[in-house]
Formats: sequence, C-alpha cells, structure tokens
Amino acid sequence: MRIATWNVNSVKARLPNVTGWLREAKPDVCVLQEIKCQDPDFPRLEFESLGYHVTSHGQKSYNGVAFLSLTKPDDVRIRLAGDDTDEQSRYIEGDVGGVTICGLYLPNGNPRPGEKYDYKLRWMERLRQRAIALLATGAPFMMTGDFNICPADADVYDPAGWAEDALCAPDSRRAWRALCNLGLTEAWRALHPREVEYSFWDYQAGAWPRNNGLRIDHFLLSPALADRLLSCEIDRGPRGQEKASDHTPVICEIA
DNA sequence: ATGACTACCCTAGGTAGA
Repeated sequence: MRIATWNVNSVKARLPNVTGWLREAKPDVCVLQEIKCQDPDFPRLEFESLGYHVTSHGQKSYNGVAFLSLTKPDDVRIRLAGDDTDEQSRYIEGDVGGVTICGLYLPNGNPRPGEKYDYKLRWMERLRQRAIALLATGAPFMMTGDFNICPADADVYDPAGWAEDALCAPDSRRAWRALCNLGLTEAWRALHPREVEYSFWDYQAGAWPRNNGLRIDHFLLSPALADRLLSCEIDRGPRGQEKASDHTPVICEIA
C-alpha cells in the first residue's frame, strides 16, 4: 500500500497540479492539507473521476484536510479529540486495509511566543494522546501530514536562523520527540539517516531555486507498521511546476 | 531594505502561511 501526504495550499487553486500528480503517482491513499475551502466547494468529482473515495473536512479560507482512497475506507473520522472548542479543520483519519491513516495539519505556531504557539503545543499534546489511544488498540496506524516541525537541524537549510522559529524551537522539538518516544518511527529519516532533503520551500526570496527548504511533512509509523515499511520518498517534481504549492508530496510504501 | 510570494476574503488591502 502506498500512502501520500501533500499540503496543496488551496485545492481549488492547485487542482490541475494535484490531479495531474495523482494520475502519475497513483497512491492508494492520499491525505491533503490546507485545502482552504468548505466541503460543498471541494472539487470531489475531479478526484472521484480518478477513482478516489473522497472525504473532506474543510473550513472557510484557512486550513482544511481531506482523505482520498482508491478503496472505500471502512470508516473516516474527523476532528482531534481533547478540545471541543477547537474550530480549526486540521485532522482526519480513515481505516483502509486494516490500517488507520491519520492525516493532520499541525498548527504553524508563529509568532512565538504567543497565543498561536500555545495552541500548537496544546494541539501536539492532543495528538500524543490520540497516539496513545491508538497504540492501546494494537491496530497498525500511521500519523502523516504537515507537522510544521523540523525534527533536527539537518532538516533546515539555515538552522541558526530558524532556531527560535516555532518550527524548530526547543519546546516544539520536545513535543515531537515525546510523540516519537511512544514508539513511533519517522519513516523518511529511518530510511535516509544521512541525507538532506526538504518538503517545503517558501515562495519568497528564491527559496526553491536556492534549495532553501525545510522538511516538515512526515510519516510516523506505529511499531507494527514500521516493520512493514518498504520505502519513503519525497517527490520534488510538483514543487518545480507552474503554479506550484510551496510543499511537495511525500510517499510512503508499506507491505 | 518594514523587501522579496501566494492564497484567502472579494476588487482593497488585511490576514495567514512558514
């Protein structure tokens, strides 16, 4: 099974790029982030015509996630438990082929310190609680999406310049490690221990041609799923296209 | 250099992203 994650930065503005890539890459499951539209406006027919079952969890203007699967998911759930007052659409999880796939758009957290950073850390603790609950079921699962976390300095083009940013700050990385230390495996880094690759390049200041990137889109695999990990690759292709998202997709294959 | 880009709201320029 091949699972993809992609922050598309508006599914409507990106439609030809996204459908074109799905046609080529043909992932069995694809989770999208920052769809930036409400559910009635989600271009579901375009994805259904490619064979995908579609569940979107959007909101007006900002955020929004979606779950695409070639086989019909046994169940799809939205919202991350732990705060009923949280209105932001950032979490969707579906069960496909006996695997629970959690698609997430973790808050950016800037500026830091501040309200938004506090929200990020609270959200990460809620995600950790969800991982604990899923681990308790014993079923294989993965958490994938835009984590807005650079796990280590090797995942940042300018570590010193980004040290105090919400994507790299000590509290952010501590919360990331707390998640990993439950026993989850970060798929790309596990298979590429010494490589430097990025999944995001800012639109500004020629970040893409200069390769000034960040690696913030990840797969975390439960222990049972980590044993089935075959590959995990970042596909830089879409970032180089016209009208590109600032993120590029990442694909993980499990046996 | 208070920069640089792109998307949202909709048609001006504020908000957000990372």
